[in-house]
Amino acid sequence: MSGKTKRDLIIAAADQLFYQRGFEHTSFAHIAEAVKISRGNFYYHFKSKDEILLAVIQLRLINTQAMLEQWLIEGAEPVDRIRSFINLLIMNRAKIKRFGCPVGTLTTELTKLQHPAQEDANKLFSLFRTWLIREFQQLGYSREAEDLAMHLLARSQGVATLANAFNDEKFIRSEVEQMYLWLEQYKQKVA
Amino acid sequence: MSGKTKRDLIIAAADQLFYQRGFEHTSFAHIAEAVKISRGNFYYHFKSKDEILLAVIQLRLINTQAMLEQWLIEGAEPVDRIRSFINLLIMNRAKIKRFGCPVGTLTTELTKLQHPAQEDANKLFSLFRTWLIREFQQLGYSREAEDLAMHLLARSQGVATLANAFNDEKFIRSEVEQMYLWLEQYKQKVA
DNA sequence: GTCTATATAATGATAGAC
DNA sequence: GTCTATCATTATATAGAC
Repeated sequence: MSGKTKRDLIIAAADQLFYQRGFEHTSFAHIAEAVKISRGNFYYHFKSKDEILLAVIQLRLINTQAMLEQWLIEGAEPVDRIRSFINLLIMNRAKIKRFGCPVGTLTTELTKLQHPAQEDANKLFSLFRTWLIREFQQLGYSREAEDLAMHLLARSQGVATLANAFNDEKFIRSEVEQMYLWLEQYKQKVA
Repeated sequence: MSGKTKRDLIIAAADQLFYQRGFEHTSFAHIAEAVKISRGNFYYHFKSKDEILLAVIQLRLINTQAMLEQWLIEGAEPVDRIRSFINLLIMNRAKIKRFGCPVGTLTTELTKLQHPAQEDANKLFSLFRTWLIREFQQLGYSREAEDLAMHLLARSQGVATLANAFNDEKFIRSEVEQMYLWLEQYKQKVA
């Protein structure tokens, strides 16, 4: 059934722990306990902790890419697709409340650590950004697409940060409603 | 001249380092080097690293409170005062680009660490929130004041996170302009 | 492949001389 | 008040048995 190698299991566990505890605050001991292997055995699968981080980012990139492609299939119109993005806040609201946004919190942490993997982590943001730009272009807002995409990304990030800080899930709903309304004004253009 | 005690100097150095490197990633060695004292000497001034963190938060609370009061003095109308808040993104744009928002990044980190000081750090957010609520109330939007305050806080947080991730200062300016425009629509109410 | 040591370095924290 | 050891713990990482 599941063709998951032990390496995959380690990456999956690290993925969760990096999200929940942060990268630096997660040790091999934590991951080892989650995967039920010994600490020493790690180095058969990975050369270093940084290598696990890169693998986690790679996994997230693949999963994100798949999700974005799925949204393209599901959403008939660009507005529907952009709504999928906004709705992600609702889908993940419980985890966002507890741990913030997985993309934003990781890039923020890696920035402070001046970690080399920062560039790779940023690709996660870029995936969303590029995807959103394309959708706003298809809406007919070629010139403003970049700004609109960044604006929406920033709104989501802010919502995640505050929902996490104030431990407030209702705030997510309220802001998502406003983002839907905001999106409405860009509905009518195009041919 | 400066009535700064050594304790104050330590707190000031920790304040900067916690902002630039994050709390966990900052060690006594880093602070010691900045203040030019030995590691051991710390424990004459503070019982633990957590105690330094609390002192840093306390300092930030006092400075923030003073800044908010200054804005009250400087701004003739509520709209002017709220503009002071928005303009903070411009004032601190260089540091925000490099290190993000000092309030948001600290609370996010402490959340992941499940650190007891998380509550205190949240008071920083609450200071801004309460202040903004009051200003929107004075604008005549008593019922919506809370939502508007949180909305503006979230917008700022999102802008800071993305400016940091994409290392983009121009984005701050562009979003600040939009926030000014957004504020305009709430200008006309009140008696 | 997985394990048990173990090396090595850094950290928060303590003891005691000056 | 400040210093120099020093301790205890934890972390990443390695070596080598099985």
